[in-house]
Amino acid sequence: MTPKNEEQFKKIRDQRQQELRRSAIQMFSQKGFAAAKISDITSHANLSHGLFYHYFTSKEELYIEVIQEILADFIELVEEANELQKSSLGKMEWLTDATHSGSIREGVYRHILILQALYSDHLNEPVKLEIVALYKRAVDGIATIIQEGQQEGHFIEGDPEELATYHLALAHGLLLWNARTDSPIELSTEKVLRQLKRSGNGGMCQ
Amino acid sequence: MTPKNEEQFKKIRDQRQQELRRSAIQMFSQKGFAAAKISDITSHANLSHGLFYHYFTSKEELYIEVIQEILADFIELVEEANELQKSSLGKMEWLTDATHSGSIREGVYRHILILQALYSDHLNEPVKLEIVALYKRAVDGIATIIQEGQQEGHFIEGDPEELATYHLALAHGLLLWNARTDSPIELSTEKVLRQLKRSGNGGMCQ
DNA sequence: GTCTATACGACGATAGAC
DNA sequence: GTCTATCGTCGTATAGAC
Repeated sequence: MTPKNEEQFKKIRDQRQQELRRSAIQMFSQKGFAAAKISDITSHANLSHGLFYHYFTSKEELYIEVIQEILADFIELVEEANELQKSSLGKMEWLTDATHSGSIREGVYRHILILQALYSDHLNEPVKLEIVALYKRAVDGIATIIQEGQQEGHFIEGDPEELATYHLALAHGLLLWNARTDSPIELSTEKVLRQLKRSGNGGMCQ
Repeated sequence: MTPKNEEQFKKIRDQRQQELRRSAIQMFSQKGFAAAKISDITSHANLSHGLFYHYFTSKEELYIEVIQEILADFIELVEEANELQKSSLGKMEWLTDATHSGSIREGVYRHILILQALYSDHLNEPVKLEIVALYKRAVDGIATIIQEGQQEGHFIEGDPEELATYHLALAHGLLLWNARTDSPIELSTEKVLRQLKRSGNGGMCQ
């Protein structure tokens, strides 16, 4: 009960929580919310299933918590890109790089979870609306960069938000593709941005 | 037991099977395999849950059957595109149109199922390998069209299979996006093909 | 803080009546 | 061909020992 011990305990608690959360992200991502069992999550972290409830109140609560955390990180990333001292093209390149890197697999798990949360049915309406709102903030942030790029003349014309949607569709589609194969598969930022750039297809204009 | 009656029975049987299969596709797509309950499938078709097992031997069997059927249809579509008397660009336009139309929602459900099958974990290895092989046939078919288009000078340079992957990533990403929103959202074939076409971004070359 | 044992509910699948 | 009733299993969540 000395302060010293309490700190030790807190350290262990935090570590276990993080291990379980990390494991949960992977299991949710690979199996989906319904199919990912508590025992999958705990055993992947080499802990007993009973311990799960020492750290979280329910599977669903953890799921929601994790999704929101991931989305918050993604929004932060987009905002970070917006604040860079770079051209809009440079910002998009930085953002695309950052999205597709980040210890590879880990990042893929997290993004797949975003997709699951957006496209599946097991969340109740209020939570789902909140998720969608968070996602929209990310889209808006990207749209801002694109709009800027249009003014600079680097990007093609069109509704910025729609273009942002197309960009994310491609980026997410490629993330999924990458998740499926064991081979690393090189993801070229340039190729992802190809569809945005103005007459930029390899500079093959005439 | 007269022939007449047998025909009637067969007709009913076929109809019920189709209703259940249709319902299953929607439920699997919206909820995922694990979360889609037998009772969800049957009640959505206004039938009792017991009846399910009169028509199918198990949930998993139906799931696999449905996935393979959908993939076979997709492959057929791609091959059909390949055989058209059109330019490669015309073929891609036709294919993209066909993929994104088809009673809208129905088509979306089916494509989401493809994604689920490819990216989830609940299929055993042999089945999964078969699914992947089927999908590869579709990708190859698209790559063939793209290669043709490169020779005609309509499409940008690059490995055809990789470009096909990018194309499908975008197409799938947009399908998902469309699945999420209640609003119809216009999907422009031209915009989807934008990333493939050579210096074709609105014809803004100089 | 971590574990094992157990209560309880849900769902896939079957049996049998109509 | 369709339904309701039921079994058996599995998974979430809890209780309590260490």
